[in-house]
Amino acid sequence: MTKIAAVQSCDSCPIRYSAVCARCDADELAQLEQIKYYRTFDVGHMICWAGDEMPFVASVVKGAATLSQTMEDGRTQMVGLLLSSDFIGRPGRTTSPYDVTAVSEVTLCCFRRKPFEGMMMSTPHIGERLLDMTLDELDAAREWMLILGRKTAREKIASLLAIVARREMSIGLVKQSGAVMVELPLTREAMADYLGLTLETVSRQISALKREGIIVLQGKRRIEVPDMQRLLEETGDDVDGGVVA
Amino acid sequence: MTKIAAVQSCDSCPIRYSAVCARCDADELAQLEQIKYYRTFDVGHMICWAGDEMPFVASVVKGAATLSQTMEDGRTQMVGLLLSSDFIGRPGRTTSPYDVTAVSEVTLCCFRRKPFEGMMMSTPHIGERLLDMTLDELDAAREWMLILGRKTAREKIASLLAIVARREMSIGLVKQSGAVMVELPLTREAMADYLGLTLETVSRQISALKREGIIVLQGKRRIEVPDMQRLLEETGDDVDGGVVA
DNA sequence: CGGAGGTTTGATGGAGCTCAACCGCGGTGG
DNA sequence: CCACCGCGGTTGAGCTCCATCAAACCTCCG
Repeated sequence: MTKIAAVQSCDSCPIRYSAVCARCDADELAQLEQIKYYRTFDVGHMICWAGDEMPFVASVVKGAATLSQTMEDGRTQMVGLLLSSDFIGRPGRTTSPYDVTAVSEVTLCCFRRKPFEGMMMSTPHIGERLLDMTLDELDAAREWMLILGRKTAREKIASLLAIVARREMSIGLVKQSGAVMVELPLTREAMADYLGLTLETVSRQISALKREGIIVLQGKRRIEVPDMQRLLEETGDDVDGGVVA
Repeated sequence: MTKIAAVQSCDSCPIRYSAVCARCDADELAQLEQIKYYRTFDVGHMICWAGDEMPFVASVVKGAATLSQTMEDGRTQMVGLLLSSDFIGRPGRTTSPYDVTAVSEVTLCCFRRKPFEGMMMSTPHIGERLLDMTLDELDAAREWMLILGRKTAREKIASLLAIVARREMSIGLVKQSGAVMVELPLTREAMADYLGLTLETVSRQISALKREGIIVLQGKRRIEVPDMQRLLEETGDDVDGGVVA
């Protein structure tokens, strides 16, 4: 279901300093307020189908969405995982080449395309911020390519957990060492689409990691990592190379 | 071997209208001329090691370079293939997270980092162009993720050939239908690193495509595609979906 | 209670990896 | 001049990891 949510002020916005508007001053923010509106999508609903017209670009305020590509025969590959403050859409292009799906309840801060593109011309802060965010996404995509191309199923699962844990740690509130709690917003099938595996293999590898005590399940979607270092060793990444005495 | 090449004028530059400087006017170009210098790298040589200091950003003028990541145990994955007019380096970051390798003789148009970042602040044309190029690269990376995650070895090879053929066609000089000649600047091993395969599998699949007449080898690196449509059918991509009467 | 969606587990087969041998070619030095 | 070697490529044989097919389980909810 799609809902138009009540407009709230940018001042109290949780992603005020991390989204595409992060560097805008009060004046520029006021202009953005003019062209923005909120929309909410329930879990499982499509925000956009591949090839569809997208009348807006948007920031993810709350929740999680995915970008994915599907082949004729049904094989699908997730190509983007969008969390709070991530940007949806591409200035200068009117259709999305990807399916965009809400994997949890998602709130978007939408900007009508034309006015937004106008603002990009007039206020450099937005384009600059968008460039930085896009470069970050490109780095993430490249890390993902290593996972898809060269890692084993076990390493893929460990890497996914490590990536989400890292993101949750950077948002704050969890200590670096000791037990870490990870909230996975993905079904087994979505994890499989992310990692280029089948859902059965995902399930088996998670079971194996559980059996070995590397992770502890608390329900299906909450995962406790008793020893982050041990999980990182399972990712196949160089983990102690950066240790300096 | 690294060589400092003679400086040539931007006016006669082959990538004048496709590189990061594409939208610059004569005045801005004059500023860029002040901070640029050319360097050439022989085939096989490293332009930069992962983690190294990169004192410049650059445009590829001629030749091909790759970005790749290597795991501790030696598994490597290519994450970028840089051809004429592509951009190397990231403004605001001093080290490269990837190995950058010249896979053919490469000529770079280098800009010292600090002055270039200064120019990005003062002349919006550069940042705007870089944003567009980065978004294109992100799209390419995502197409690549589908290839790595979900395609069979055969589809991967066909996709690689199709991508290179498409790029050569967009550069010009080859007709859309009929036989197409593709110049592959990659060894079997590099293709394997690109596609997340072993070099043996690459070799076998190329042999199979040759046996079936879908491609014709002319030496090791030149490939003729007698019927592009047939090659495209092997990529697994939807190929006739866009046909309009 | 029954059904649907998500998950787990088992059995089996195959695509692609690994190990290994061999080929062709160009460079190099005795 | 040619024997040798290194490099890139091809081909074969066997094995392994993961996909596939199948069945059962759990939990929520109507």
